[in-house]
Amino acid sequence: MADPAKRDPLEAAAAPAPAPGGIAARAALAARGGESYLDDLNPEQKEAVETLDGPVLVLAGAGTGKTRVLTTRIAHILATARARPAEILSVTFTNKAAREMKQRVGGMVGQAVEGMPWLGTFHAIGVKILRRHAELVGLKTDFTILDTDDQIRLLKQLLAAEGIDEKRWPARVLAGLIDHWKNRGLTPEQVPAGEGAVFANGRGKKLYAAFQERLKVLNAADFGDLLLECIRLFRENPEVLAQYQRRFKYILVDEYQDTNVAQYLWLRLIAQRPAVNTAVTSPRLRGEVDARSASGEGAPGLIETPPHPDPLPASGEREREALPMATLSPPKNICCVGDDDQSIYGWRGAEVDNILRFDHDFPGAKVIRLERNYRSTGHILAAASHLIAHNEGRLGKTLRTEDVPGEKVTVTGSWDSEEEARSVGEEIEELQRNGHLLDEIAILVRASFQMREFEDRFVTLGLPYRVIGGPRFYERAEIRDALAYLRVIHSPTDDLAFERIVNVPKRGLGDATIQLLHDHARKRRIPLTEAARAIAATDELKPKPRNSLRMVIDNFDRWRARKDSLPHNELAEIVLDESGYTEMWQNDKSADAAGRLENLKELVRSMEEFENLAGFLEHISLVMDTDKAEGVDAVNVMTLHAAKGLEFDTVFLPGWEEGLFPHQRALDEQGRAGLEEERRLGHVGLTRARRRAKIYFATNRRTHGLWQTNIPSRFLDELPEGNVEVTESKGAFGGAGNHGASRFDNMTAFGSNYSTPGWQRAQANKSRGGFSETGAPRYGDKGVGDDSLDHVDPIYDEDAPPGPPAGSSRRSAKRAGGPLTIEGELVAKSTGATSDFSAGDRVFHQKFGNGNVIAVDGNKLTIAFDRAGEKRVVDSFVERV
DNA sequence: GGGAGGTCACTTTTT
DNA sequence: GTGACCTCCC
Repeated sequence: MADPAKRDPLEAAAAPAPAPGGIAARAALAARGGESYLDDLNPEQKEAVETLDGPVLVLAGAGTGKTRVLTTRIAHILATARARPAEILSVTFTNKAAREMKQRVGGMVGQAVEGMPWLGTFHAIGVKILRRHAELVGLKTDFTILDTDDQIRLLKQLLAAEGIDEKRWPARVLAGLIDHWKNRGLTPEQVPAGEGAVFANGRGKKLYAAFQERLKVLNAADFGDLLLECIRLFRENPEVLAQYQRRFKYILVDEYQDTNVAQYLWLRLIAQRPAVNTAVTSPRLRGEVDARSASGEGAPGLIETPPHPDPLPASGEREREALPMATLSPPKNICCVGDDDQSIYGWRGAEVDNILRFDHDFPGAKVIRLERNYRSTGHILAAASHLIAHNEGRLGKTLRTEDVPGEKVTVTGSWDSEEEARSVGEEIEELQRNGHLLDEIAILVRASFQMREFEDRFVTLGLPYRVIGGPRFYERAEIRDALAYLRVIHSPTDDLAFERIVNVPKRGLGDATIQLLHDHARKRRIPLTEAARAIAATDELKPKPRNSLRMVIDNFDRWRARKDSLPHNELAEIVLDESGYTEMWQNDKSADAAGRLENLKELVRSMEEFENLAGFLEHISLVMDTDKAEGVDAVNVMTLHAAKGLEFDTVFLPGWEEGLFPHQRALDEQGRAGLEEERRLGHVGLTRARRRAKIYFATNRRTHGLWQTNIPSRFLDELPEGNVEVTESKGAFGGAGNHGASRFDNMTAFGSNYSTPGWQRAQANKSRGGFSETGAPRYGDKGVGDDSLDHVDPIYDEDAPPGPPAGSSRRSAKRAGGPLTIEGELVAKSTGATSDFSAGDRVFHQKFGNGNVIAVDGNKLTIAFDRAGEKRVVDSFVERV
């Protein structure tokens, strides 16, 4: 895309936008057919769109049309010709949000917009700015962006160089610390001494400094740097900053409650009016900056101490921090949209405080509340509002709806997590029978390990589902390897990439050889590829590794020579072939090898969409997600975090137990703040639902391989009585309901077994009071004193707590035939039962359609379905074609 | 240098 | 229970 910014670096001379409200503007408006896009807005939304001057904070509750306001606001700015697309800075957190906004603005304004060059994620915009002024922060324009993987590998090297035991002080912990500091806008010098000392006996700070130095040598930046270095750039080069301050006439920020300190500082710098309308720095600004750095810890010229690294800094400090904004100039046209009640990323550095004190930072800010909810029915909204009302630190909004009351929110207790999954499965099947789309159903869990139980259940039922989130495409090892090859071709100085693949596939270049290369490279201050070239020309290596190395170098030379004459996707194909990488996976006999090859193909395919290799690499380092085309109607399974911004007709919320939700760790580590964030998470979960919200809790759950008894979540007691209905678990067999299949179904054939470890553990727990202290009998807890203990199903769960016997999932195992043993594990894993299918078979599945068996594990098959992707399915559910 | 077995941890996750 | 990662031994 053409970068308009490049055309007019000091765009002050660009054609002025027509005066607001002037004749030209009105004419432009009339030409576009009036302000019809404003017609469908409610008064608050309209106000949020039309209040264009000065700072505006839009507090947009869940489902109140937040994205709509943002996009309409942009459309309005453009339609009234107050600014051109390139003069609007619009930041989001995720690529998805950016894409969506771009699309919607495009849809509204049509061809009039030649794209919005400054609409994107904080990081994408950060890189764009940084690349233009890279040399001012010690980088070159083509610096590489390191992902977490590279970052950790680099830190490992540093730790090794420092002689620090990586076992005791893991690189990933250090990576976490550094990330955290960067999120707070702290350069190494600014890290408070005490904090810098926590790692490796006081060496944390020093390691951070060393890491930054190393990054510069490698001409690389990690994600945090994309913002931090940008801030440094602005601080140290006021004329550069002024250029952007002048450029952006309007600033819009999405999800403001999720901004961290670094993002806040970045925004605040850009949102100030340029000190003077020339490239010369205003003495006033200078003075201000110097005074501030002198008052902080940093030396002049360094980034100032961030205003609020602590959750709740003293109010005096806050006001001091708010001063520059007020004293320097009237605040700019910045519009932040967010919802303090949906702030759920505190753990990764988000500062709810940013939104809570918006009007301190931007004096004279107009605060507009969007409280009319267009999504959920009355009961759901009431439940969500009532829950969140228990939080103290909030700005306060009262959501209202004009929708019908609808169904009450249900709360269902189940004996264990398996019954929970069974129960949810049954409800879903019932909804499906009544014509409910599976796409419109979501299961929102607190922690990803909860997903497994549901997946297992759905596989058994043959219920299509998709997991949202999870390991992403570009994070897979094979994709990273392939990218590393391309990175080395693109920039021969990319040491980390080179190191990653120099011995992948195995070429006999082990640690010893790599170490030699490293030493050589460090001594001469040259990149690894060059060191390799030099070493290969000497006899320092034994013939075998030397030849291998020679071969690698020759390969890269050859590929690089063809780089410009060949379409980059063809080049990629050649590289993967000639390097032996494809072959490596072809020879790999593990079950997922085929999938990896498929992923590589997909990677090559996706390259087509980019103009060149550089463009592609830039894209993937920033956009780590792929939009998987959906298409099959399927239940959505994801974490509560991943659900933010989405909505579904029916939402299942399992696992509302103390310890899991609210999560124990959140409570331990963050105390009250942690509890409030968990509660916001609950609020987010409930407000995802349009028509039905169904909460579950299980008395027993297996965590870390051990069964644990939990009490229902305190959040259940915080729901309003009148909007909630307590129901009986549909997945239960026996108990008060006693519906459906008999609990004795599976009994007689196998008898009970009192000698299994699970039984004995249960007894032990019982006598210790473990299982019996389950609390909240009103939710249908069947209790342990129940005679059903006698009927413990010994087949599946040697470790299961005593409880109602198995449901249909167990029967399906029985159907599989083969030697059933009483060792639960055997049946669960089905290692004993052998399937008469084998890899390569073409099969048909009722729900998933046709596919090929890739692997067989007992009676469970891994099948690559033509349309539904890879699934694990019990063999009795498929037939040969 | 590479496979096999032992040890460790384990909430959430974007860029 | 499980997977990732590291170490040990061939």
